[in-house]
Amino acid sequence: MDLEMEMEMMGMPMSPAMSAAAVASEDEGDLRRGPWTVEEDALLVDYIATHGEGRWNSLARCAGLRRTGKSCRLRWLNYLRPDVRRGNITAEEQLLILDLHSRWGNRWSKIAQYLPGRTDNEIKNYWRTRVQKHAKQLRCDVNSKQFRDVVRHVWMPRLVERIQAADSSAAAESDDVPVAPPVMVTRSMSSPAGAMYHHGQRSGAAPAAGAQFYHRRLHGGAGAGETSCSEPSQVVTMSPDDASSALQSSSSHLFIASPSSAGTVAAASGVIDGDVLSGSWSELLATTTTVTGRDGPTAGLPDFDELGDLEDNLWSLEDIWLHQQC
DNA sequence: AAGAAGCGCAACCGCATTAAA
DNA sequence: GTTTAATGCGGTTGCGCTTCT
Repeated sequence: MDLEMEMEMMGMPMSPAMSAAAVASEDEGDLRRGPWTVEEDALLVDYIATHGEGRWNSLARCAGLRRTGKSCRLRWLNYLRPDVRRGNITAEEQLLILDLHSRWGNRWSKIAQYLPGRTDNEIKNYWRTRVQKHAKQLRCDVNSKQFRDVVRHVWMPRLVERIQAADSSAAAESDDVPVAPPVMVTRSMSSPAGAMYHHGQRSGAAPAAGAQFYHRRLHGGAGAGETSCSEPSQVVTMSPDDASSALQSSSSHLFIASPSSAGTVAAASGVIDGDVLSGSWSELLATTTTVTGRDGPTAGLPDFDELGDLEDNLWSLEDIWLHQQC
């Protein structure tokens, strides 16, 4: 049956844009492929706004789209969804991705659940383009122990330093209200509802509404207070007062009371503009800053044997925070 | 200025799982 | 219990843009 007739019979008159898209698609065969047009996006958004998502195959037909249901779903989830966040992956997000990937491997959709607004596709692309690029630069396999060590003992600590430095400089810029140095808090989570995000005094790094949203989840969201060693960490930067109250609500926090001394990092945005990694993996590991083991601060690499079962749980944010704590 | 190479991202493909008939 | 369709997920590809030579 003709699409236009079918839609009219269903009580859904076609808009001019819909008709144009339908006509254009007819010239190209039964199903369109490739990049989506503005008209197709509008059709999909309008239809979902009216009828909701789901039942993608029938949705594609009824919306007047000559696309497969899978294609419509993908377009909506990865691009058109209103809460999708695009653009730079923040340092906090990078840290969380590295942490979660060490636990779950290429479980992109699961990892994405802990980064609200980020899609599994975006995280997957980030991993393939950025992380694997670093592995290539270091001339080692992304799954090798050498690279995992670099990530754990160099990359992640440097991200932590950048986050802390960004918070420090942001706090210094705010001269209206005296602000105590931020502290870093990690908390084990048992559900995506407790997803990590940064909350602090700095501005511009994330949408304000988003920060408030995550803050709500931190203090009162589902899963708060539940602990599990296999669950990812929550990284939050907050004032000592907030951290204190948060600590009272849960016993599963790890604190770093003093910001990192790595004050040379000027960027206050939390977004990593340049590489934190350069040189060979052995050079990087050799330049690792002082770390703290059970016997106190030591220069160079930590005692890997003290870090638990590296095969089952390569490393975690808790480890990083603990080793940053000097 | 032009071509090559590299990079980032959107989209597709194939398989596995789940739900419905 | 079986079959079929729909959905979800991870891997891969292709295109456009930028940078390099």
